[in-house]
Amino acid sequence: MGDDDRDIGGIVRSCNISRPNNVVTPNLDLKVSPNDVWNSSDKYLAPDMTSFNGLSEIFSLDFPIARRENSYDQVIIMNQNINQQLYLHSIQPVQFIQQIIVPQSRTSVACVAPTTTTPHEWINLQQLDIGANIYPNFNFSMMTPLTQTRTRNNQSIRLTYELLQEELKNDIWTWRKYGQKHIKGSPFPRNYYKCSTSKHCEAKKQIEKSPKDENIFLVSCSGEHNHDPPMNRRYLASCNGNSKFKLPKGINILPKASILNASTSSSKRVKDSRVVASPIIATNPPLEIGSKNKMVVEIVQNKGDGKEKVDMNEDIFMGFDQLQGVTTST
DNA sequence: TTCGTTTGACCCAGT
DNA sequence: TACTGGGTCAAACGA
Repeated sequence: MGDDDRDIGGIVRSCNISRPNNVVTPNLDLKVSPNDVWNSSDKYLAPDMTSFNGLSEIFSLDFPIARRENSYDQVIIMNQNINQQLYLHSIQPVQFIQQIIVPQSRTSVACVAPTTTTPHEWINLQQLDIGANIYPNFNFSMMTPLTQTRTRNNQSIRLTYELLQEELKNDIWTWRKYGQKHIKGSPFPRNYYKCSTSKHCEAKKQIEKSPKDENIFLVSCSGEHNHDPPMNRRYLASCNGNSKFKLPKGINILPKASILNASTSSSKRVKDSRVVASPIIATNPPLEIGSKNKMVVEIVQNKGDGKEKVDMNEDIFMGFDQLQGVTTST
């Protein structure tokens, strides 16, 4: 894309990390996980994040000669050989996302597993073929889909998820609404979205309220993004903000009767009949679907006076077990 | 001017 | 073949 706004360390991939609600800020002291299933590197990297179980199995980052820097809410793990840095830091006190700069060469990157699956299971499910520039349609993909069907033309798989309202906004992709239909048997309309980042992107998304529980949204995704996530400075800045949650724009949550009543007053447009009108855009904080917390993991490479994307030809994969020899400094 | 939303019309697969 | 309903298009409109 060549967008200047995207020079902030390149493209970022984000995934979920779940933590107990009562954990506020990463405590960088070593602790033993309550369930005691961490290995030493897990404890070292995220000592009080109990859901980081198996972290070292999920990430394989090559930091053979690394050191750790502790700050208020951040851990920096540096590979002094190839000038790589791994940042672990909280965005908000109780929210953590994990973000990885998209590598440029063919590499598999696995994101943190949801608490309901083991790291191994989750890796098998959710490995991203980043080198081939294939991105999941949306970041909910780390969840277990409610249903899996095929699209009408039978060309792609459609995964349907049940999401809470507040989880809808956690999407790194930008979407443009292209249709809305009333679905038989459901009091709520279905909204159709296409990826708006690229005209050639095939990713689509449908959002509708669950007829069983109007607090639950049924989100169906099909197709895959063939481009980088729409990250820019504005977007990243918003990630650090504490913007109040707003329902994604364009999602019409009025039940059918309400819509009909509203529309009968106008021959054409139903002006302002919508409850909400904001696009599902990346100005929202990203990537915490189904989780209460998030952690950022950034990998940047310092070359000269600027930061560049990590060249994945330089293996960033290895076990965190190899971080045993990491030294700490401030 | 650009981009996103709305919404009726149209397309098409399934029955 | 006709009907039904889900999916998509595109003009009109708004921000």
